[in-house]
Amino acid sequence: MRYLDIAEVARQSGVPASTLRFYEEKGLIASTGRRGLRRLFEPGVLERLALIALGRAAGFSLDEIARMFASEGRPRIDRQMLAAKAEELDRTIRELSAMRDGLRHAAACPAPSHMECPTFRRILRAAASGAIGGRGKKVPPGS
Amino acid sequence: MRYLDIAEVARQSGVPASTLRFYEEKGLIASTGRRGLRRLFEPGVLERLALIALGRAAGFSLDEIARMFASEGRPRIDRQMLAAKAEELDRTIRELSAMRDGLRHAAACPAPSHMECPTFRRILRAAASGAIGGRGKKVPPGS
DNA sequence: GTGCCACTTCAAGTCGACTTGAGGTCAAGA
DNA sequence: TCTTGACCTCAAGTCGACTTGAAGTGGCAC
Repeated sequence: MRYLDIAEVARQSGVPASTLRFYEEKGLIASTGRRGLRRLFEPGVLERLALIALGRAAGFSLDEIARMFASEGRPRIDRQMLAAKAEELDRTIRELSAMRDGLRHAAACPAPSHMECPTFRRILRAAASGAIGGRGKKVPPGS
Repeated sequence: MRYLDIAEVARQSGVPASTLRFYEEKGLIASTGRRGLRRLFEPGVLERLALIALGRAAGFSLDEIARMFASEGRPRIDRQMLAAKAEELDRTIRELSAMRDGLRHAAACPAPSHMECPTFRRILRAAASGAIGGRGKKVPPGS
């Protein structure tokens, strides 16, 4: 069984068939040929999909990922880009840590109202001043 | 100057007027009255906006935030909800930290191709198995 | 040979958080 | 008084990453 059909790829990768078609349309993956109408994929597409999942998890957009794959066959991943993304993640992590600590405090704070808690007011000021960036929403569960 | 007009609120909070109207429509903030057509806001709206910014930064959706404000005037912030969100953040932080370390390694890795680097392949497997959740996109800069 | 149904295409819809645009109103300064 | 332009409303558009739906096709088990 050299080639995989879309259902098999979906099964092995956990990526829905609709998404696989979408990815192909976007140039993120390629089907090798067709059996009739049906796409056939080489097993290597699974590694490609893992790479895409990794990129997404690291915060890259599909377009950025497509650009990494762009030049040639082997993913040309720019080390500088990786380092930059690591930096960005690090900043995010620091913000989130502060937020987590603030939330923990607020959850445990004995002040009758949060508004009377100095710690809460401090985080509040940080949020108001934009010191803390938003994070957008998570990818829906199961994706 | 007891009341603030929308431009003043925008200036002091950094939140665009269009967003303030949007928030009012969603019930997140309220204008006290009108001078002609124009909304007038009490200064307290600024604290409200800070609270909203905080909630957003912590990862709450506008609807969730609205629900916290819902019951009465004083924000009724459920301590359990805060603790839960803190937990969630903590999970995210751990994932992001792993990802950051992985990216750092990949950026510095001497292997000719990332595919030949065991560390890279390990993260890749983690991403493929869905052990690492996506993060959605950041709120656009300046928001 | 034939029927089923997994696959196909293409367009449109979804979700959240806003922004933008068209067309209208009106408070205030000249 | 007149003009200006900041404000108003309401509908529609945007963005990214997909999903959904309708209508069609054809591989394969029987």
